[in-house]
Amino acid sequence: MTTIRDVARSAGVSVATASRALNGHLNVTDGVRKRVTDAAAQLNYIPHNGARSLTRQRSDAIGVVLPDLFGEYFSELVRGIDSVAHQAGLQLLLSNMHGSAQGTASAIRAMRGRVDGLLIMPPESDPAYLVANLPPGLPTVLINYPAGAIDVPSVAIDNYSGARAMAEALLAGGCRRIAHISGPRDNRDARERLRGFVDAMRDGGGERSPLILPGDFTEEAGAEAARLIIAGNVAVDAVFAANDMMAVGCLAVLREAGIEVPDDIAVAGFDDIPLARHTYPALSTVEVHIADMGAAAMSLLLARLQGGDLPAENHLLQPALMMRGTTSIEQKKVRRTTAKNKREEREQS
Amino acid sequence: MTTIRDVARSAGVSVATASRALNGHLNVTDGVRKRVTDAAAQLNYIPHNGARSLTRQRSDAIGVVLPDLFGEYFSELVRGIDSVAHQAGLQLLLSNMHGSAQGTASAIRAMRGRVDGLLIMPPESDPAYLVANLPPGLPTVLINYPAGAIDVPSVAIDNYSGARAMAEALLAGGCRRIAHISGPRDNRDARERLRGFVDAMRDGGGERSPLILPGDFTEEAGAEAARLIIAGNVAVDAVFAANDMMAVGCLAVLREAGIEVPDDIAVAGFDDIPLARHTYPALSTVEVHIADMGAAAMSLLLARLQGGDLPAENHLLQPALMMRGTTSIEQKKVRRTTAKNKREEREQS
DNA sequence: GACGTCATTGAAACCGGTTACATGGTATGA
DNA sequence: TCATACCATGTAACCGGTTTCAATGACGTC
Repeated sequence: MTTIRDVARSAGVSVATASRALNGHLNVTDGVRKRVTDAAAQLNYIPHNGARSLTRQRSDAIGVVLPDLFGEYFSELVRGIDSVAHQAGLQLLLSNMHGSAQGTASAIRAMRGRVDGLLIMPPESDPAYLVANLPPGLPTVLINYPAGAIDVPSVAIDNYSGARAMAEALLAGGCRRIAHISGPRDNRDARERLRGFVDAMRDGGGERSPLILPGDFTEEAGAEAARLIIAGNVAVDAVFAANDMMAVGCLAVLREAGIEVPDDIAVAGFDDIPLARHTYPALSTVEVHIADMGAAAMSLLLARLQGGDLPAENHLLQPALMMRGTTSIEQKKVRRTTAKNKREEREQS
Repeated sequence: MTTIRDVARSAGVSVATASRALNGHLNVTDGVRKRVTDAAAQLNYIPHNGARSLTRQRSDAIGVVLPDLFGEYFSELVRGIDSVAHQAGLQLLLSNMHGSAQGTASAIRAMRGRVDGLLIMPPESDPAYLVANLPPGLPTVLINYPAGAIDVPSVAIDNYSGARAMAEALLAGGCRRIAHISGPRDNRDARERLRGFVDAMRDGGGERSPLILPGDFTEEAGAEAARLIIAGNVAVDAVFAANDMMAVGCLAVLREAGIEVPDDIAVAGFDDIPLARHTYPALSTVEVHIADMGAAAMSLLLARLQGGDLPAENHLLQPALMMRGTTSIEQKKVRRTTAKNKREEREQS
């Protein structure tokens, strides 16, 4: 592997001059610059970024630590992050924490000295633990973490408002006995969605104590919930699942049992996964722009990298209702545009 | 940010001893080791990986350069790569080349000095160009690149065999006039699939010059192809799309037009995307294990990192047929297990 | 022709770790 | 008791770049 010293020797100059020539500094003669760049090209020289970032005190890379690297959700997230990062000339160093708190700590440690900033989507663990493991002096933005829980800037989807809006739409459409298929109890998103649903029912004139079925975000859990409703002959005029996959599973079982959707029972989901448009009837759901969340987080981080110490702000991204065929409400896209906090900044970036 | 010198000073030892203590070398007294680790913990010391990899001549990271970072395909690919990399204690440095050859070169350059090895899924450009830009001395494995085109180890899906097998299955099911919706002409996968289809038709007693409709892998292209078939009143008893999204678009338009699938026209796709199971009827397709391809590529790279110079081998992963409702052939999963090349090694890793 | 100014270049320090080699102290054996 | 081996520790070089600072030389001016 050729180093800059090889290039310098080959061009007959000092390493300092070689470095300057290659980095486009102005104080090099044209002739010398050409000699150096020619030598570099001929030797197939590529600078060693590890060494480079050591002296420059920056790596032009940012670390992204996620619970997982695959699946629709993270894929979209990365897309949003990358779109902003690429424009700023930054590389992405991805890592997943493989579940454990231990894994989170080691993933974060592995980032030290490799990146200029950190984007973390924390697992469902103790916030204090996370804060203790954040490298001091490394700008960090949390993704999908409850605003204000810790004094670190963050970006999150407003799951509460989204769920509440969907429940309100179902109520406005005439449904009263709405069942909710909830997500895992240890999942923050799921809890927020449940809370939004419950509050909407309480304030919007729904059934007093609505049916809450357990789920784990899988298609099978949705199917199981539907079987429960059918077998129990429960009086229900709508099912609101905490995510689309469960709604899909529920929908399939209901239709197989001869129940008309949305006439007998309306069905709604949350996430607007690509599949949602293709079920029959097409699934009404809450559209969350995961990519936007990633882009917003990256923009926030970028601002901190350039602007120095800014106060810890917390973006809350508003989801939008996507009413389709599984609810009898008129088919329209209701987009709610008021973000609670710092919306201007996101638009500018 | 605290350095190892701070730790050494605080523990009252030299940096060398501090380094040895922290890295678990045996030649340190227990007392000293405790003093050092305590000091490190108290100062919240995290080693600087850039500096570390500079001396150790290895980074414990591998670079992954892809045409894009998002979408089902790449998400699955990354999953496979990560599963193997994580087990080997390696970080992943992801980058996309944003289309251009220029972008590819810069993405690859950015990896120098940051990673111990490279996984590249090259774009549709000149192989010679790619080879010229590969950092010399950096172990590299190509993903989904035609075997043997360049002297670099590679892993690929056998698109030709998959397409050929599906076409043969359709022929065996009684179809004769099979139309193919092809993918983009500049896409290698698409060309291979087309080739497999054409060869199967020629050798298997299909229509002499089958209808080849243009497509670009999008749902809309599939829909457009279906409209063409309907409007032209073309005699066709099966449509084989070069990917699932086009098959989905085609299927929707056919059914809207009142054409019975699979009775009037059978439909088949390629990829087995999650959506395929949920169309009505469920889509028959060719199942490609993208994650397996990623894992195989990573394993191959791992072997080169550990084992030194091995000959450039080329894995060819065999896809499997997933016959579902859109073809009238009996619903079974035909898995073909014979890989052409180096299958044992993949299993061992 | 002497001097000051400015631009170009080189020598060396530095970034934060790791490790070869030197050093000094202790245990062991003759 | 002394030589030897061995072990823990420190010193300093090194990884591959960037940058400060000093040196050199060309040029313009009086």
